Amino acid sequence: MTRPRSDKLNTITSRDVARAANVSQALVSRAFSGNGRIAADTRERIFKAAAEIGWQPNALAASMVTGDAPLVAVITTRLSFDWRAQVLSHLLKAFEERHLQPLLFHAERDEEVDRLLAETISWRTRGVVVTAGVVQKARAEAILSRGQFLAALNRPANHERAFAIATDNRLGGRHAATVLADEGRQRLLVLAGPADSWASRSRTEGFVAAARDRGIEPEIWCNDAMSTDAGGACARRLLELSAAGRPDAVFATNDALGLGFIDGLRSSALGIPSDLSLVGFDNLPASAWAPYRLTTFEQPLDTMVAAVVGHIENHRQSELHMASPVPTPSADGVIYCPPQLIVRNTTRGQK
Amino acid sequence: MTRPRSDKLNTITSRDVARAANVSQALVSRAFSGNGRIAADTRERIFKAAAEIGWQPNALAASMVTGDAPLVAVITTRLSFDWRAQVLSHLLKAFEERHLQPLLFHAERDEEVDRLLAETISWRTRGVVVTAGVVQKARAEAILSRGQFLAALNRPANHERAFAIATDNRLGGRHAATVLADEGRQRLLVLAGPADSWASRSRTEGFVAAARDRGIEPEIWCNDAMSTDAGGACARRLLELSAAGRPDAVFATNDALGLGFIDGLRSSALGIPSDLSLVGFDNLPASAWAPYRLTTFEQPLDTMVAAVVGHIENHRQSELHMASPVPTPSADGVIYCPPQLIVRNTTRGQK
DNA sequence: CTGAAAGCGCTTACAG
DNA sequence: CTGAAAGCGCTTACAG
Repeated sequence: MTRPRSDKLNTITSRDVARAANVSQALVSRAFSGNGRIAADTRERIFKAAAEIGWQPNALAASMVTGDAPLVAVITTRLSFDWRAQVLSHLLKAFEERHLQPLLFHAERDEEVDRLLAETISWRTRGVVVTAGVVQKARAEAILSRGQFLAALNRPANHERAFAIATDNRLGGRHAATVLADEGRQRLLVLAGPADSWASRSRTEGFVAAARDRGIEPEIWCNDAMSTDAGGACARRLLELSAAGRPDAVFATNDALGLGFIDGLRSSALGIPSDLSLVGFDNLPASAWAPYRLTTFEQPLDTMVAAVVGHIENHRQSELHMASPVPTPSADGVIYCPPQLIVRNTTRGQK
Repeated sequence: MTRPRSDKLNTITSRDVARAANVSQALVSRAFSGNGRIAADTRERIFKAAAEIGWQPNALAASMVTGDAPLVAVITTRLSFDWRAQVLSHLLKAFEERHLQPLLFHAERDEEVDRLLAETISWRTRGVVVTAGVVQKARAEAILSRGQFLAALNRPANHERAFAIATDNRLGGRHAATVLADEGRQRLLVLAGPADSWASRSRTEGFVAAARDRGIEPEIWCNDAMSTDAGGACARRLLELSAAGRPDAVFATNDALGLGFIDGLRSSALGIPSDLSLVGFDNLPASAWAPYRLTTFEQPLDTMVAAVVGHIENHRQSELHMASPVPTPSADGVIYCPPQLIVRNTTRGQK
């Protein structure tokens, strides 16, 4: 009965290999999986037959019976010139090393993330790594309750049993304010992102808090996008201000804003850092280039990716024999990693 | 018998949904797949039960029986600040729109690509899109012979039955030479990549050919990496030349080289384009920034990605009822798409 | 060390 | 319109 598959494909199976090597189909499976006893020479015979035929185990079928596929769902967004490309790149490399297959879910906009999270379920992955958008509590519960892991990178996971790790954005923000205040800057400006950007908000909050500790109340400019274009627009806006009311230090909550801001100031008389200091966040490759040399924060990407992979492996262990300790998150469930200040030429720091 | 799966997972299946909705398991399948007759109200009942239980079809199991998973393998490399990130981003978006699931294979170095191509097989994807490294003929044959598609993006597929689409790098190179020669430049220099970079080589060849047509023999500097650092090194090397022997026009075979080259010249007396014109390739976001405004070529990424997706869908059609026409490739089996010149400030073009 | 058989969670003819 | 049953390609106890 059932003859669903396209007949042209003529799928070859372990049975064909078994026939060619003159063994049972079960032995072929054992030869490739490495589980169960098998004589060295029959294994060789099987390998040879498989190589000739061009067969290798069907991972989909194997997953079916073992109930576990080495698959990890990864949620991303637009990668173009973004910190996200670096995140994904590191993640992919780590997965490759651990023999984990990433199944990618691409959100064009953050609102799609919840839907993608739902679609993720169909593939019965080990779990999902979220690098974009917001994780809803109910969705997190749906994932975790089936025994999958849920790891949020640079965002809260909004669930006690999920794993969340992020750059300590508040700390970075505080640090930026300290650097600027220590230079003697008095009129601070924050170039922030949209209200729903968790990272930008945290950086801003940290910055404002530390500034207030010094008795300074920073001004905050919000931007719909955290892009170089938006940074340029901020520069133009700043240039329209009277010299007296003009900020003398700017904290760009990401480097794209900061780089655009620098470019926006080029045709003006304002010098950096003579008239105005600038600190960014992300340490994009371009931030090190000659025309910018932007003082900025590097996010501890390696640390975070390693921790995510660690969580994935722990999760598997505990699945198998309920064991393993977990890193200790902070009160909001997120593990925070300190960013590192890279002092370059847009601040007066003693470099 | 066989109790392989971790008992804690307690997997829920369509059978559980069937029980809850008081129907046969087959009906649950029909409700979700949309295949076969089913009364509207029982379908609703099934959906409700499934939603309550939190079940959705196991795509792995479905793939097993239909013999077809909506999976596409994608081979990439390091994404950091590269044109590749843009390629991947566009590809992912197109897949998402067509409900194709990308399974990513990440090569840290190009030499790993062949191995990854082999690993691809286990997952019984519809086929594989290669955006890094070299496709070996035998490997291509192995993939195609199982009825999978093979699509190479910006590289030859080295197989008649494979699909290959690329920017017309030779044409771009020719065009670059024409632009520079038309400016009256006489001493041309090419900043090339490593010998095994197909794109860089093609661009160089086109450039050299067109230059020779004008009676000019360009100099060629090869670089191990096509990075900003390498571009900077080229600038330093150029500055060491005597003014008489110095090139008056440079073709950087990618923008990274070009941007680094510009930065490397900043501290010198040489002006661009007064003393020396520069043309790049890729049109990176940074190439449009104020300190660079690099004249460069934009690759027809949308066109190429659309063509790849078109090929994937054609492949499926022909799998199903042996039909469909194919685009017409050039003699070497590659479909070439012309790049578009973006004139900015590093050439004297009439802009 | 090896083979026969059950079963993973589905989909799809085939009968009602 | 619905259900019982076969089968997708594997892996793994269970017997030899």
